[in-house]
Amino acid sequence: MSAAQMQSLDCSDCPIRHRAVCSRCEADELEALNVIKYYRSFQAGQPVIWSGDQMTFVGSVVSGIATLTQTMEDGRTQMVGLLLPSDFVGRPGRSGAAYNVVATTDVVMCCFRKKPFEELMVRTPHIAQRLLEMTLDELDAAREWMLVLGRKTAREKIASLMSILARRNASLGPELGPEPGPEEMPGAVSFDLKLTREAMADYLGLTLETVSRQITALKKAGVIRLEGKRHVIVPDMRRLIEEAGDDSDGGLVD
Amino acid sequence: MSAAQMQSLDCSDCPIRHRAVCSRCEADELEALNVIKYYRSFQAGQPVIWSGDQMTFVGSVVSGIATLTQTMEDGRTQMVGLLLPSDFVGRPGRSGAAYNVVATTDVVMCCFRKKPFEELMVRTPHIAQRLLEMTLDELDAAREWMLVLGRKTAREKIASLMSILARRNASLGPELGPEPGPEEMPGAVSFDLKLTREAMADYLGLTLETVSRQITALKKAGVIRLEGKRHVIVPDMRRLIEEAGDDSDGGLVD
DNA sequence: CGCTTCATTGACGACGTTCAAGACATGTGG
DNA sequence: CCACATGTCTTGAACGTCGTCAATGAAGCG
Repeated sequence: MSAAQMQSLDCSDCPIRHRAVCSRCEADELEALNVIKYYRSFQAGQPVIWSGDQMTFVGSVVSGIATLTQTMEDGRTQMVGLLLPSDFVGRPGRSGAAYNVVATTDVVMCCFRKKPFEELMVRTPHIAQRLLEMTLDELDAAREWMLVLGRKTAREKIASLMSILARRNASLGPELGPEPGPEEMPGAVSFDLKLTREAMADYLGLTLETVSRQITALKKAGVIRLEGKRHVIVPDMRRLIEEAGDDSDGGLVD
Repeated sequence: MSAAQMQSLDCSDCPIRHRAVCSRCEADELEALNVIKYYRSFQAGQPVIWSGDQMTFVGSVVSGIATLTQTMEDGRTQMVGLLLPSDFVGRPGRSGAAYNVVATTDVVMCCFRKKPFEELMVRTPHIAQRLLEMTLDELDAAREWMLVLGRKTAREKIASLMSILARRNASLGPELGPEPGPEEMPGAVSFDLKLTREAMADYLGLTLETVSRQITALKKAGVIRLEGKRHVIVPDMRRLIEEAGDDSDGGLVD
C-alpha cells in the first residue's frame, strides 16, 4: 500500500487503527487528528529522519520496518529500536531528532505535523494515555534488550532475536504475518527475516561475521531451519527460548 | 532523613518537589496525592521489590540510590536502571513487578498506594503528563546505555559510567552533591561513587575484575583520580568524555 | 556477462573472562 | 591488643569467545 493509496482511506479502515497512538480515540478525536495528518512513503534503505535534524512531524509506522540507530564518530553503530507497524516515531516536546531512523523495507508512515499534534495532545487525554502506555512498553523492551546486550553470548543473542521476531510476528496476526508453509508442523512458527546480517549485528552488538556463524550453528543444531537466506522456520519454540537463555516462556508480566 | 522524619513534612518542603512525578501539580492536586502517600525507608542492601511480586505501591525515590536489575537463571545479572532521587518506581497499569529493585544506599521512598494512584492519574493530566515526560527521558537514557553495552570497549564503558555519574551528580545541585574538596581545580568535577565494583560491572555488562583493571588504567592515565576507593575526582571533563568515545559534549538534544 | 550487494567460511589475534592469590579495611571475640 | 573472619578491591596468568582481515560464494540486475 503506497502513501497515495492510503491518502483516500478513512482512519476506521486503517490497518493499525487498534494498536497505534490513536487506538483509544473516539470519532471526533480521530477527525481532529485527520486534519493534521498526511501519509508519506519511504523506499527501502532511505533515511526517514537523521539524528540532529529538526523534526517537523511525529507519526506512526503503517507498514514496513524501520530501524532506530545511534552511531559513534568512528562508525560503530548500535540499533536502539526496531519499528514495526503501529510503532510511534518522534518525541513530543523535543525539536531535534536524537537518533537515525532508516526504512529497512519500503515504509509508509502516518505523519502528524508536530506543533499541532502537541497542542492536540494537551487537549486529548486519550492520545496522551496511549502514548504513555506505548512508551512504557518500549522502555520494557529496551530493558530486556539491555540484558541481551550486556550478558548474553553470541549464540544466545541470535536465539533471543529470533525469539523476539517470531513472537512479534505472530502477534501481528495471521493476516500480516506470512502464511504457514505446507511443510510446517502444527505448532511450528515461521517468519520472514527482514533484516540483513549487518542490521542483526547492529541490533545485537556483534559483527556480521559472528551473526552468520551463529545462525549456521543454530541451523546445524536443528534449532532453526532456513528457506533461502531470509525465511526462518522454528520447529520448536521452547527449544529456541531455551537457547536464548530465557527461563520463563517470555510471557508478558501483567 | 528517615521515613519517620519525612512523614511530618509538607510536600512543598519535599527535596524532590520540583523534579518528581508530582512536579507539575497544583496545591489541590498535591493534597489529593498527599492522602494516598506514605513514606518508607529501606536499608542499604535491602530489596524494595522483587521481580514477579505483586506491587501494592508506586512511588518516588526521595533520597538514596536504588538499582533496577534483571537476572538470568544461572545468576548472570544486568542492571537496567539506576534510580536516583526523584526517579519513579513502578508501572501504572501492571500488577506484577518486572524487575528487582534493590536499595544500594539507605533509601527513603515516597509511596502511593497503587490503585488510588492510577485512579488519580486518570483525573489529573498534570501527573500523567509529567510521567510521560519522565518515561521518555528514561527511554532515552536506556537507549544511550544500549550503545554503551553493545559497542563500547571496557575502558570506554568505565569512562561512560563516570561521565554519567559526574553529570547526574552535578545536576542534583550543590546541596545534594558532595562539597568540592579543598584541593580541586576550578572546573574540576568530583563525586562519590556509591556503587560497588560489582554493581558497576552489572551496570556495564563486565566482570568486576575488568572494572577494577580499567579504573586502575584510567587512574594511571590521569583521566581520573581516586580518594579512597569511592571518591572520584575528574580533573578535566572533556578528557573523560573523549575517553568515553562520545563525540559531542553529551549535552541534551532539545 | 560483469558489477554490486549480501552472506559464508577460514585463520589469527586481541580483549575480556575465569580462576586464583593476596592486599586492605572493618568488625568481633578471646 | 591481637587473632581471625568478612567484605571489598586489586593483581596475575591462562584461556576462550568474538572481532579482524581476507577469500570465496550466491543472488539480483544492468
